[in-house]
Amino acid sequence: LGNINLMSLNDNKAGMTGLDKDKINRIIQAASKGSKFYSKQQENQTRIDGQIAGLQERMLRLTPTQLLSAQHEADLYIQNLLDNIDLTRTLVHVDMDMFYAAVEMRDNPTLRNKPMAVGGMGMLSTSNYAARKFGVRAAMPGFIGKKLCPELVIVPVNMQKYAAVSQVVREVFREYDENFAPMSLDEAYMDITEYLELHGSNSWDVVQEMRSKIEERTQLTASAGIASNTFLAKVCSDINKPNGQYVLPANHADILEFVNKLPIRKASGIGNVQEQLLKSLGVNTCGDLYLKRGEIKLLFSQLSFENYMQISQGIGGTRLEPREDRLRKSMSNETTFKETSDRNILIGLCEDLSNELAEEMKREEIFGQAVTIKIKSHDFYTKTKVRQLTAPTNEADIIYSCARQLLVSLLESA
DNA sequence: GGCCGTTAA
DNA sequence: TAGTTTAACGGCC
Repeated sequence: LGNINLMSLNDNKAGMTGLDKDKINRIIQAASKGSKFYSKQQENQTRIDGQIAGLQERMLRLTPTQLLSAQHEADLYIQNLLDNIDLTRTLVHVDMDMFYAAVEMRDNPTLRNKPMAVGGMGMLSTSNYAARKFGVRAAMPGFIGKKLCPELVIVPVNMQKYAAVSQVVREVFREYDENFAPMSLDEAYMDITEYLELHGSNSWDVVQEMRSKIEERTQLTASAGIASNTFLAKVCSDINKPNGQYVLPANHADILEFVNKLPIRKASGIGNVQEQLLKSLGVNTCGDLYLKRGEIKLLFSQLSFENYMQISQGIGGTRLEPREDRLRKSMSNETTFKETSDRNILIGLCEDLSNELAEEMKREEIFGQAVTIKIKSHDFYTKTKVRQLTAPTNEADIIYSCARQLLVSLLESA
């Protein structure tokens, strides 16, 4: 049972349906088998299997009385959600299509009809649709991509270029919502409620126009989702990718119908592990979250319960946080290097990272109250150690001396 | 408060 | 040969 989910293609991405998953997974397995990374993944999966077993055991012990009472509590919680539902806002999620790859294809026409990806042999950031047909996708090592598709062209990342394009795209976003919320270089939420009131137009046409503007100014396409909250808008932006849009009407009947058949993994925040845990309880769609509300109430934390119930009702955020409220809480800097046990090399790297970090902090005029060091060993085990500073700082030597001590103590404890 | 794990892009 | 980087947050002890 344990290895079913191990090292297989995650096809939860546009352009990845109808693939020969078995063949792709065999290639991924063959390329992974016996590696340290694979062993670590196996260990992780074993831990998850343990969690699942524990969950099953606890589920079997639930009495009908407990379940009935938990269902009642869940119903009260959901009723309260529905009483306070806000369907008055129009949220848009816009996502550039295969962003980095699209920029590279735009600038180098010889790439346009070839399977290509942006990244390196170590890791791919994104791939075009021709490559996705082979199972090559973001977050896959380049050498595995090459095994899946030997003719794959891998273009190195050019972050400055993507950042510049992103500026242009964000200017378009700003025209529709001054307070738009960027999630990354290629993706943002907008609340166009006020824009629609002001211009007396409908959301479909406005978003169509927004996407046209993006294409005119960048020669790149974007996809968009329109819905009454951010959770739904995000799911919708994926539906007609690439170069498409989808609108989910702002009424609870349509929303429920939409969400009832939506696979849980499509909900932002539910990843591999939560998907496995929920599936072991028989929860495959967001609608199932409601059917199993009693079990969920009894088996998960209050916070998870509330999150799942909101998802089951298609409820999500309706207000974007103003920029000034989105304060950064940490800043970090890490690098992967050739394996070594030479302390001097490690300490040297620690110093470089400390210096770079301090530089970035000064650029942003921010101060840190604690220093955390993280080290990953050759077998992919990660350890972290943190220490509070006596006073906030962005001085390289203070950060470095603290980081060095933490590093040494980590190395000694290992 | 410290550390680990999960998620996302 | 090769399996990232950065940020945020929840759970647990």
